Amino acid sequence: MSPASITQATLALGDREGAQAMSMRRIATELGCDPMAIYRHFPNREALLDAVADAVVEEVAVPGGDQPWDERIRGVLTGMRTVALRHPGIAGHVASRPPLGPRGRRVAGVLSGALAEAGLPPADVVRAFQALMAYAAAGLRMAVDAGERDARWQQVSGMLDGPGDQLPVVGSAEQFDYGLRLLLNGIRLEGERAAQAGRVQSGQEATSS
Amino acid sequence: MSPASITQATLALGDREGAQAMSMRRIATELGCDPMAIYRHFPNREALLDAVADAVVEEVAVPGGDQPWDERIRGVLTGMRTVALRHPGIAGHVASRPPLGPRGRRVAGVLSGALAEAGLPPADVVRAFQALMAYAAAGLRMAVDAGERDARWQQVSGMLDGPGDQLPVVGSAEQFDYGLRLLLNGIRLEGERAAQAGRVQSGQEATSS
DNA sequence: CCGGCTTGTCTACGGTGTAGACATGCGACT
DNA sequence: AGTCGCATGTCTACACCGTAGACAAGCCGG
Repeated sequence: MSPASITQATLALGDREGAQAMSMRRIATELGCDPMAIYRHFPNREALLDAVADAVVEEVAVPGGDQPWDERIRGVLTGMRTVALRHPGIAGHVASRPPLGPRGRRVAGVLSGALAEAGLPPADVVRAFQALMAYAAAGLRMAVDAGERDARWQQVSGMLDGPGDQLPVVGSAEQFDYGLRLLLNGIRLEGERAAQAGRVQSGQEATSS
Repeated sequence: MSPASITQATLALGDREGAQAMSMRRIATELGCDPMAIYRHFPNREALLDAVADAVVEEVAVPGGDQPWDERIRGVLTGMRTVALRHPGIAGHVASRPPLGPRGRRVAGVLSGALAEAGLPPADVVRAFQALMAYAAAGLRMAVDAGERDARWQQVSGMLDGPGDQLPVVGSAEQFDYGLRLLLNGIRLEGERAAQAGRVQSGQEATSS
């Protein structure tokens, strides 16, 4: 009866019976112990769910540093998405939590490195990082809620004027990739602009307006 | 005792005492009636919260059609953000719900029109629309959780290599605007690309690769 | 041997959403 | 005018929830 085993059992339970099954009482019956026993290893339910989310993030395969920066970003984000969707019961929690577990900061490192390589100044690295995480979390949440709420998003999509009725499923990977491409294009442009400004400042060339 | 009055009371309660105060029992005491009376006007709690979210969205001021498309998008999204943050107790619910109330589809219309004007083909309009909504929702959620969870995001931000320690507050408007700029730049680029492709297809000019 | 500390157990409290039976009043139809 | 139906509000009850606090069993160093 260790933190790890509790985390594991919670993850299994969530995978099997959905997010809302991960209550202290249900987890305890899954473990075959008293609900209060869990509080000897975790201060509260939130902490336990943090640990479960981090355990899921651990499965993410981080792309190697040989790939270009945009591919690295795409890789790690779709990796997070894939892994999270492998555990639909937990994905909502993964999405709603900052990646600050020991495993989470691995992906944070990859993202921040790639953004720096894209040419963003350090302050913008943090901003873009948060924007990417926000988008990934929201996309994940959309995909998770798809089952229950997708009908409603379909409703609002069909409401837009175009023919886009049944074309794009809401939380789909295709949808996610499209938004990610928008962000990456925006980041690339921002990076090039910063590089140009740097060049101007250092006097190599000067292009007006 | 109408749906409207219940919605109003719920909103007031949420504004005054936070999101988690909006339980059926608390709402009932706010109204001075029995909890079960509410179920005569709403099928369940979720439906009531939908109505509250829509009531909030109603306050959004949609920008006029005279502005350029990117300004319109920026306007309606920051409008949603501003209005939602005016009701911090409800903002989380607004963020987590598709805008399909009667008021919500107003903003959906503005967004879809602006995206079409940006040059996106209809299928991409729906995709970009969802990407924008996802980002807005995530940004909103970050801002809402700021109080409770901001310390943790600060933690992960300070963990990135740069000097970006206390520079950008997490759910801040500045942070939100930055990510929105990334998306808008991406959309602009996509629109120009589509326009160029259209021109090529119609035979006006042909630029290879 | 014994005191303390870790770990698990038990009970209990105050909360939750809502199903189902009951009361009440108003409007329409015979 | 009488009566029926229906909409609305009330009450009780159920099955949960997270967790505070007191208690028991075992291990371990002094």
